[in-house]
Amino acid sequence: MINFILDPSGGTPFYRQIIDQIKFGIASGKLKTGEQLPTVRALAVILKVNLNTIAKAYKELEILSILDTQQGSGTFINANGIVLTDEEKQRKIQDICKEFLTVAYTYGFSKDEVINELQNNQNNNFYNNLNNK
Amino acid sequence: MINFILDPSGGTPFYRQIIDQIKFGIASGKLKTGEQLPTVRALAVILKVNLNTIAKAYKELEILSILDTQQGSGTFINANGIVLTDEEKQRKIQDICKEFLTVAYTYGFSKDEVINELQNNQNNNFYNNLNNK
DNA sequence: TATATTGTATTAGTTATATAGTACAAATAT
DNA sequence: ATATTTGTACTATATAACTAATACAATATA
Repeated sequence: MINFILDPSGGTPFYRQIIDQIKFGIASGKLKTGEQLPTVRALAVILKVNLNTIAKAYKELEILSILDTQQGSGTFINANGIVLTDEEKQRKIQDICKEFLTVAYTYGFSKDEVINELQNNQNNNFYNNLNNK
Repeated sequence: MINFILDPSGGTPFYRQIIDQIKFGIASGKLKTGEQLPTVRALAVILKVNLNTIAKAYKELEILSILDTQQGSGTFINANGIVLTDEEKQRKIQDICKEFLTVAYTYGFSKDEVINELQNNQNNNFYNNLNNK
């Protein structure tokens, strides 16, 4: 379970903040496969927004196969979303790496520089913090 | 110099397509430091859009210190945008690496997996293609 | 089978985004 | 100087994004 929170300032839409927090929750190991998320109504009450805002966030994550929703029972972290076929996995990792290198090159960083930075333990602080909560 | 082109379909705003093409141009080495870009009016005519659309793209890249604009003379690739201080450079590379790892983890990839993928030569095809144009 | 619980669909209103038209201001060049 | 070239500022408008109010449909459960 996650402690959801919304920041009304900053310009990031509510539904995207929810998406990010669920993604980070999975990335950090705080949300486990099969775990049930709050119902759209429950989370809407907690965060004081309309239930459609929650539904929109859940919907996008369902399209990405990250969540699995069943009308009548609820919304769950989807195991199959993480377990892609080898082909899909290969295409996805190529996509995000290519995108990343484009950004890095634009800022003048070489591939060796970013690889070296990635291997630096400092980069893990964010995830460590999440895990220790 | 770059052959700019706009795709009206696809939903990507014109000004962002221009930004991307300039960024990719720098990343690929096709645009060099000090090189002058087309004037906002010239590029507006070429691409058949309003000059404000070009100005908006140039402006965002100037904020990122990637371009240097001087009223009366023109818009240029900015050397200082790439040459950050060591501190700024360190912060920037940490930011983009942290962001990248978050995305990778969300999709279930480990740090080792993405580092291995980055070291794969296949990832460079995009940039090689740009350089060979 | 009712009834409650869950996600979904429809509609509407407000705000933000994207683009354009046009006028302005600064720098350059003649 | 002054005319030209450059980017900037202001305004308007159409479209999309975001959130909400409310009704609907599917599932679970008593």
